[in-house]
Amino acid sequence: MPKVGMEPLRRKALIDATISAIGERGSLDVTMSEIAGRAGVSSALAHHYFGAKDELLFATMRHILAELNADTRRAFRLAATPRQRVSAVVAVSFSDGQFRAEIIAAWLAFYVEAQKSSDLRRLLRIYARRLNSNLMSGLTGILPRAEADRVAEATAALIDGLYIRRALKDGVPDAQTAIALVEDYLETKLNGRSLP
Amino acid sequence: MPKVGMEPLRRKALIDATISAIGERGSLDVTMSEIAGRAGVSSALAHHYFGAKDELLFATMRHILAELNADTRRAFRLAATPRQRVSAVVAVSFSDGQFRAEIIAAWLAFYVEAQKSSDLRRLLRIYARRLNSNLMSGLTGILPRAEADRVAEATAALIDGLYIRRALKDGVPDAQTAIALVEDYLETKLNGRSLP
DNA sequence: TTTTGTTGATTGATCCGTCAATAAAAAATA
DNA sequence: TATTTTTTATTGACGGATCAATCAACAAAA
Repeated sequence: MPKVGMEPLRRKALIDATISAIGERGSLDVTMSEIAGRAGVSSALAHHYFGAKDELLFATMRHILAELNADTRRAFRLAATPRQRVSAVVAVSFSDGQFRAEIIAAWLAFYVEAQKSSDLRRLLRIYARRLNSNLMSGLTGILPRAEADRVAEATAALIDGLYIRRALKDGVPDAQTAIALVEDYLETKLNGRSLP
Repeated sequence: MPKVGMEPLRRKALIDATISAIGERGSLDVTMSEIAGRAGVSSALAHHYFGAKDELLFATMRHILAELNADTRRAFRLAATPRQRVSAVVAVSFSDGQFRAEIIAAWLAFYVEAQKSSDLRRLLRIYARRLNSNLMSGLTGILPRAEADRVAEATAALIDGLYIRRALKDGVPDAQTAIALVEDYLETKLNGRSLP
């Protein structure tokens, strides 16, 4: 029962299905049939819209990155001071939309896949650069350039590290604790220097 | 030309080959043939000594963990003060033996695989606990319990994060810079409290 | 009747794990 | 010592399973 205008709906459904499949399996070793099944279509249709599996995976990562970026932009609109911009980046990283098992598993899996695929590697570098630039957009208003650079680097590493450790989900930090950890670091580094 | 006493040599060669194969491919998607070929034997022999592929991978991760542990013990012997113990953990994490492309790729890949395999997950948790305990063995001599806990958590996350970011090898920190970053963090947190 | 949506069936490739066969060293036996 | 037997080391070839990707065919809207 084909209705016209299905394409965007199917693409969305397939990308969502990919994220949830990756989340459940914990890796990119998910079959096209598995993904298609979750989206309620045949694997042939997934190939029809996305071509090869790589392209579906790539589109999925791009989608995750786009969501993260959208969330960050939104949070920036409420940030009045440089200090608040920094906190906004941290808050978004550990927000309900981002710091979820599915998304964390996807990040991790895509990091690994990026070793093979140069396209994916390029995409993840965009993320790394963007995270850095978002942090710097606040930090440069508080610290001298060189110090801001180091703090941005460390903050980014902290965020990534907390993501990874969350993936092993032992007694590892929940979002609240993670935010507190990063903020504590920032507080000691920015102490007394925040602008009003 | 079979000579007796090959088993330990072959096991070692196969594990080394596994590490280098993972390092090159950047993931655990390496075939038994590929690994065996690098070790100079047939894939049948790899199966003969390790049974299934999982077991070879597991043995490989265990080997990496064991080396890390041995390096740490060695470094601890030279650490006289609690503060030096903490620095020793950091130094080992970014030492030439550990902070190599191969090993980093393996860590990353095994983190992902741990989502599927509960055996592997258990192994990585041992690492997480051991890292924590190694850090705490120094920190508890400097900070009150609760604070030491937080600093240990953050330091561990920093280390893991720097590993991941290294995997993307952009302009990302080399060992020296990484150590400086972590030590800088520790310095600000332990400032003035280090025991002689 | 052309375009859009959809799928079942199939192909081809990859790869794990097994097995029978071979060969040399070591141990047991004569 | 000479021989047979057992153990250890090793591989080529094969079975069987899994999957990505393709294609021909069908159905409904435009």
